[in-house]
This record gives sequence, structure tokens and C-alpha cells, in this order.
Amino acid sequence: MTKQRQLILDIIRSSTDHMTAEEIFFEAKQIQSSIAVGTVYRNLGLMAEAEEIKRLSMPNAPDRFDKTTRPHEHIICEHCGKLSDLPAFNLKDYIEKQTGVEILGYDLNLRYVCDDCKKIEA
Amino acid sequence: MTKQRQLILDIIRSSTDHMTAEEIFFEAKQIQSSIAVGTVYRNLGLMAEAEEIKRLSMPNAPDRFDKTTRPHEHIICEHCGKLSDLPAFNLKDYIEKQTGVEILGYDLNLRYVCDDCKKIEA
DNA sequence: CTAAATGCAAACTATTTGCAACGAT
DNA sequence: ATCGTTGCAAATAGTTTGCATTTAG
Repeated sequence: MTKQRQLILDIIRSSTDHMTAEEIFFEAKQIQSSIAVGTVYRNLGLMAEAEEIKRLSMPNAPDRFDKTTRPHEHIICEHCGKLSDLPAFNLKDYIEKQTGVEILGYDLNLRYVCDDCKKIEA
Repeated sequence: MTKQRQLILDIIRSSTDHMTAEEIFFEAKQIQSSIAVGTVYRNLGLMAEAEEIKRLSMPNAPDRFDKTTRPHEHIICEHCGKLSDLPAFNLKDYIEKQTGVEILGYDLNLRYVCDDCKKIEA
């Protein structure tokens, strides 16, 4: 656990958002200006692998990193792009029951229009 | 409808697989060697937009293109990487019931171990 | 005829990697 | 001393774009 890795982890843990590697890199630079982008990517990969954080892959967008590793879902507003958490709702069981296939895991991104954008639309 | 666009569409429609842009490009080259990679990407984007085909975004992998636009799911073997179709099972309704949120759409990738790989493992 | 699409090449975004120097044990 | 990690820079993968030329309607 180097100070760079600790710094990256602290940034993710203290963020309310799901940050991209680039965002994490810029925040890290504020604190340790010598930090390299490669170091950020390397540590994000390692920590995701070790399941200390979770990597979120979004279609046609940079990966984001989630401090919460316990199960929950993600939903993205098609208007403003805001990404929010949704409590887990046992999707794995439902899918296994419906398909009869043993699911090891899944990646899910839900799309909607958030309340703020709905107001603007109306 | 140019001959390039028709060619790309024919390749997708006649494939059993979910091809990447690169794979489509190479197949197209066999038939029209002058075709440019930019043309392939441009047409794939336009046809996905027009919902003549469907773009599949997989984590850490190039996009794939699906001739089938009617609802169904995708499942990937963690061992051999084989991507298969799964019949639709009303996931949107289930999610809307569970979350109380109106879902416009979703991207889902399921992970499992396919039968062939299970045999090899055992 | 003319607007749209092509081919080509260069640009771009996100990410990975090789390597010499550095740092923790 | 040693082995993993860093910083740096160059490389890579996938995709997009500007522009002069060609083509479809």
C-alpha cells in the first residue's frame, strides 16, 4: 500500500460520485502533483481486481469507479447523464429463474429521465 | 442506400455471430477491397441509430453489432468468451415493478460458463 | 445537378506498457 | 540488497473526423 494507492482510494471513498480515472487523476494531482496517470490506471485496475472498489463499464464512455462493492444497480439519465445508485433487488435470482442458467455475474446499466430533467421537459 | 452500406448490412444479416466493426470491415474488404474503415464505422453508427441493427457495448471490448433488433438478452462465457443470445424474459417490467422507476431502456451483459467449458473444467 | 456518402489519413480518447529510477522492507 | 511500485513517455486499441472526390437520386 503505497501513498499513491492510498491517495487514490481515499479520493474514491470520499467522493459522492462515480468518478472516471481522469477525474481521479486530476484530484490526485491537487494533492500530489507528481502522480502519473499510469499509476492511477494501474492502481484502479488492481483495486478493482481485489474488489476493494468496483469498475463500472458504460457504453461509449470511460469506465467509472464505485466505492460501494456491495450489490446495487446503476441508472443513468438520458438527458443530463447523471449516474445514480439504485438499491439491489435480487436480479440475479430472477434471471436465473427465468433463464434456467447459472449466472456468475452481470453488468447492467439502466436508462431513464431523472426528476429534474422531467420538470424541464414539461 | 449506397452499395457500401448495403454490403455492411448484408454481412451483418448473414452472420450467425455478433461481429465487431473490425471483423465486418475485413469481410467487407474481401468483397470490395477499396472500402474504408471510416465508412464501416459511419454506417454502423447510422444503422444502429436508425435501429436497423443493434449496437452491443461490452466491458473492455470493442462494440459488437447484432442483426436482431427485437428484444433478447446476451450472455458471455467467462471461459471461452463466446457470446450467445437468450430469449427475452420481460426484464423491463420486472425492473420497473421492483424500482418504481420508468425505464427507457437498459444494457445488460450476463456472465456464465457455457456447457462446453463446463465439460472441460470437470 | 446537388446533397450526401466515400476513401484516405490524421486526430482523438481511453488505456496500457516498457523501462529506468525510487522506495519500502 | 531486493522486489515491487512509480513517473515518464511512447505505444496501443477502438473509433471519429476533415476534406477533397465520387456517387446516388
